[in-house]
Amino acid sequence: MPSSTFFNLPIDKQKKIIDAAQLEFSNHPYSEVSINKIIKNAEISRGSFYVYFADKYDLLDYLLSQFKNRIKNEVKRFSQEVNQQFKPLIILIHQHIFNLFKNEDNKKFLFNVIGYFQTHSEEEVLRQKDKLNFFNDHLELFNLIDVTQFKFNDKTKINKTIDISLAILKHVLYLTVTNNYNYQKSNSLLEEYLNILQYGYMEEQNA
Amino acid sequence: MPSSTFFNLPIDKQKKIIDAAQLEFSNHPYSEVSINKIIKNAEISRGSFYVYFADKYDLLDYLLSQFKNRIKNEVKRFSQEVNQQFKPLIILIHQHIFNLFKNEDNKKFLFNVIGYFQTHSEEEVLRQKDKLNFFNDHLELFNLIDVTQFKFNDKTKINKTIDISLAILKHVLYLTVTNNYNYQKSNSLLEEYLNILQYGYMEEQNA
DNA sequence: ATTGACAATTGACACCTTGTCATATACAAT
DNA sequence: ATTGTATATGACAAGGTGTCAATTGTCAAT
Repeated sequence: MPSSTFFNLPIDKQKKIIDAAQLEFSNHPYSEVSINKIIKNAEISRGSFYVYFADKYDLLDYLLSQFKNRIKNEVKRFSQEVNQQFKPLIILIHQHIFNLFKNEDNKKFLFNVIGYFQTHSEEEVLRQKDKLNFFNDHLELFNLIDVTQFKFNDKTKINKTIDISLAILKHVLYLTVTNNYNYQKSNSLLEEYLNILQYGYMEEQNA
Repeated sequence: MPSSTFFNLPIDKQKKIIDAAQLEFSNHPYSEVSINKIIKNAEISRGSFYVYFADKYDLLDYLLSQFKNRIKNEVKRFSQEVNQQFKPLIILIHQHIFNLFKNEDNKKFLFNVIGYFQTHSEEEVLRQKDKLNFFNDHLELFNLIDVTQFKFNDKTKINKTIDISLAILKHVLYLTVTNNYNYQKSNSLLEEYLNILQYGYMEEQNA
């Protein structure tokens, strides 16, 4: 979390810093993001930066939290659009994220959201817990869907189904990015995955 | 890939370097891994390091590839143990990885394998493509399972089912690590997820 | 207007990084 | 012994981070 000093800053100045940070994070992997470059672009001093943010990680955390909130609000709208239907909601979320990819700046930044393997110590993982749970904990889809469409009405089971769907979404986004799929390809891939989840891969035993 | 110079080194010296690297990667996030510490522990000069490896990333890549090969071979054994049955194989892989977690050194290092969100530029993602696909491309489970247990016999559909299962496995491992679950908890979680995937979340329409 | 108290800003500083390269060394083959 | 080739070295340039004593800005109270 940025310090209160940061939030006391005039909005223009805040924005200038965030823009500079977003630019830098868009063009460099985390380990190569240079605070020097950011403060140069934002025209603030080294000392000020460290009053506003604890470190580079704190800054990234803030950027991501802004992004999360934006998506979360949009997902609320979507759930109404599709009458709380589960699969269509996931597909709409996918479409929305895909559209964000069209903006070059977002595209680069969005690699955060897709996420992939990286080396970290245990402390680092725990520190990042909040960030990691982005898809799973922060979207809170359970309250946005009609639960009667599931064949079980156990809340934990429904939540697990949501977890799997979001894991699938993440996987599809990852494939899309690395193979540069277009929307049609990406979407049909997602639907194929979701179809398998919907009816399972094995015949139910009616003994 | 390390240079041929590295592979020409006496095995003892290679091992000393790899051990020092593994230690460092186990105790620090990628961005904080210090080559200085590694060469100090391995008792080689700065110059030598850069003859052996292109950079820090090249080193990590090599460490991971070794790890991958180890798991891959073990998975082959497992598939025989469980008569090529799909779900039991996934559960056995999970058990195996969980056991690796008991070794403190492996535990820390294994965070690579679980993977999570991190900021990277597009170039970086492409560079890491090989590393990223670890679970999905490198285990090549299709050839290790009995395909008659699926209700469809379309190869791409079976492969997608495998993808989903591995995404679930990854998710469970992530939850296990961040919440410090014991094996029983972790395993039952995995089975619950896999059960949903097995029979789906919706009743099949027999119109 | 001036004061005083507190908030915000600054940049030099100490201490760390990485990747390079000219030089030194080892050692095998002639 | 000499030559050639592979390997090893560490000082160096260039750049990074986080800190802190000193400075400047702001604004309410006098």
